[in-house]
Amino acid sequence: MVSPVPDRLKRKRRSGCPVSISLELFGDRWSLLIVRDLMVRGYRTYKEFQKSGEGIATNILANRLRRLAAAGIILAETEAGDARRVNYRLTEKGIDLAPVLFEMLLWGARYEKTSAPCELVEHMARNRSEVLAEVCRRWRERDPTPLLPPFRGPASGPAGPSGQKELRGGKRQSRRGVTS
Amino acid sequence: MVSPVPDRLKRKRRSGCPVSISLELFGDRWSLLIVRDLMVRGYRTYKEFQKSGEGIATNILANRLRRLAAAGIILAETEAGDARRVNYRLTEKGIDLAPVLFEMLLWGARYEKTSAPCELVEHMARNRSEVLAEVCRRWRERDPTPLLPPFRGPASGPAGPSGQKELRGGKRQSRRGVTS
DNA sequence: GCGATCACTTGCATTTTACAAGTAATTTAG
DNA sequence: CTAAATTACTTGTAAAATGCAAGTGATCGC
Repeated sequence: MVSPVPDRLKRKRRSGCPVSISLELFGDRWSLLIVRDLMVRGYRTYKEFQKSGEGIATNILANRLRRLAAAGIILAETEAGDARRVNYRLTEKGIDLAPVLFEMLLWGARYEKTSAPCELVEHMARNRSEVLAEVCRRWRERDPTPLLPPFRGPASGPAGPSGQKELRGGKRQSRRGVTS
Repeated sequence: MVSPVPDRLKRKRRSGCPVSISLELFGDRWSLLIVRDLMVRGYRTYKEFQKSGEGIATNILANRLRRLAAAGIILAETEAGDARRVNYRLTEKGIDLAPVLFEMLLWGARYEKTSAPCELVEHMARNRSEVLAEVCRRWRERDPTPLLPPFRGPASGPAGPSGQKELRGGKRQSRRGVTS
């Protein structure tokens, strides 16, 4: 379990702008990746976040988990039956970041070379509300089935070769996932 | 005008995930504030960004403008008629960050104390596509009328006193703004 | 010319991040 | 029971990013 939050993490706000305040809470290169892992990959534990692909340093991970918990975006609880394990999960405030993540995914896939298959991205773009509803359902029902796999394969995108025919990364989507 | 982009700004990607790639481009506490200023406040110049309210340091501002330009999110051009002034504007790639900013605004206003009037936020939430269309129109027609004022007043929000009756900050919205 | 304006750059102290290693509290294997 | 393994971190230290104050150089208005 994480230690109590030091006061220095509660800095004075720069302004009253909602965008600015949001950025103070998760405006860095790591926080939203943890939220992503919780939201669409079904990750729950420290070790899973560490092995998530982007290579976050272990002290930074601990720091970000603390900050996200302090912001009320995630919760940490010791697993019943194994006191070594801490299970993290999103709060309602956390799951409500889904639209932000969703738009970032669409933007990145549209303008940068990524490993996300074009068809998948296009399907998500066409079915925005259904995808967001499914993300929310999984959270509500604590369904840990990954909605999206880790995108590890070779990058593709607007300037690259045309979209891949298969998902990479070894994980399959559930029947109730974005391909439904 | 900004200097050419050093190679060290083009780091190797952490992963192929679109969210991760997006975060590498604008995942910090300042970049999206500049985009916000360009998008909804009609700011164009270095000095306007500096006086934007959050107090960005001048070297950081220069660095972020360089990075955003390198990422193809903004353009810099010397003003015709006054060679001192540099006018920045969003590219199409940049204006397409509008949904990301929009969702961050809604989330921040919903869960944190901000200076954004509740009625305004609720109106924006109810008229998502119209607001985004208006943002896009202003960009396309190079209409510099601010869509939203700087939110400088005392914070209000879900846990605070009920919404303000008037906009603060001295700037008024245009007739074609979000109040239409 | 001359002061003012604008868009930066530079130097330096502080903070944050990255990387490697270590530690404490369990749980599991034998 | 003890020993090894697992999990979730912390610690130390170097590198990088940030924040702050001051300075620079190219215009521009007069």
